[in-house]
Amino acid sequence: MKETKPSPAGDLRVAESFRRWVAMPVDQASCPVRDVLDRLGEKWVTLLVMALVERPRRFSELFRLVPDISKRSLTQALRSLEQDGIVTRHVFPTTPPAVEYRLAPLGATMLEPLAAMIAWAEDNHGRIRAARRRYAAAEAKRSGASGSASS
Amino acid sequence: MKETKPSPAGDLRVAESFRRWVAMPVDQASCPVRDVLDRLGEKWVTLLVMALVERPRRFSELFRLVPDISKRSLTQALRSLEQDGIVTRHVFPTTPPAVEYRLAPLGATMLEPLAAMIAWAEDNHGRIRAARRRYAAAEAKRSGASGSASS
DNA sequence: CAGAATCCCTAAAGATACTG
DNA sequence: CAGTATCTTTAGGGATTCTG
Repeated sequence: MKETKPSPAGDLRVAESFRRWVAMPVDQASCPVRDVLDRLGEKWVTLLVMALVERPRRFSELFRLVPDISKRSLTQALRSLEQDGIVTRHVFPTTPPAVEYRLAPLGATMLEPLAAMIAWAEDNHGRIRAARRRYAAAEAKRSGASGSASS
Repeated sequence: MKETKPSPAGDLRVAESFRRWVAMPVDQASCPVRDVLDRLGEKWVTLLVMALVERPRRFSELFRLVPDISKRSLTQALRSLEQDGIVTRHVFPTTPPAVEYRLAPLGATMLEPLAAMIAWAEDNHGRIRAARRRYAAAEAKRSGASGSASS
C-alpha cells in the first residue's frame, strides 16, 4: 500500500478550490478547472503525454503506439497539446519529412499530478470494477423484482 | 512557486505505467488508465466530486451549484459516480422525497490526486493561456504570410 | 512521412414535458 | 423534489482520400 495519509489539509484545499470555482463566472475560459481539466479529459491527451514521457516520438511512432487512434484524432490531440504548450513539435525538413513530438517543460511539470492520478486509477481499478458489478447486480434485481414484493 | 522538484522517479514511474499499458490489449475495460481516467474526463464528473467535498449535497443543490448543467446530465454524471463507488446516494422517503449525494470512502481517496491535478491546473493556467495565445499568433502569421518568403 | 480535407456516424448533452 | 422519457442538436471521432 502507499501512504494512506488522511490529508485533511488536502481535502480542505480542494474544498477551497471549489469555493473559488463556484464563485467564478460560468465563463469557461477563466475557470482553470474547466479550462485545463477539460483538455486533459479529451480522449487521447493523457495517453499521448504518457507516450512521450520516455523520449520524443515521431508521428507514425505515436500512431503505432496507440493502436486504436485515427490519424485525424492523433493530429488533433497533438495540436491541443502543442497549443497548450504541453508538447513541442519539431519538423526536420528531410524528404520525406520527419516530425518529432517532445514533452515541453510545462508538460514535464504535469507528470507528477498525472502520475498520481494514474497510480490512483491503478490502485483502485479493482474496487471500481467491483462497485460497477455491485451496481449492475442491484439494478438487475430492481428490474427483476416486478415492483411488487421482495422487500 | 511550489517545489519544482525534478522527480525523476516520478517520471520513470509514469514511463513504466505506459509501458505496461501499451503491452495491454486494446481492451478498454482492462486498462485502468482508460477505464478510470476516461470516466474522470466525463464532462461534469470532477466538478461534482469537488462539489461534494465539503459536505453531502442534495440533487437540487448540485443543480444550482453547477449553473450550466442540465438535470439529465446531472443525473447521468451522478449515476456514473455512484456506479463506480465514488459517491453514495441516500434517499429519504419523505414527501416530497429528498435525495442526498455524499462522497463515498473510495471517492475520498481520490481527492488527493485530484487536488494535485487541480493545483497544477491553477498554477499553470496562465502559462497555458499564454501558450495558446502564442500558438494563435503564430498560426495567424502563417495564414498572413502567403507562403512565400519570411525566412 | 505527416498531415489536411472530406464525409459519415455515433454518443453526449440540452431542452422540454411528464411522473412518483 | 428528484427524477424519467423523449426529442433534437451538436461535436467528437473514425474511415477514407489526397497532397507536399
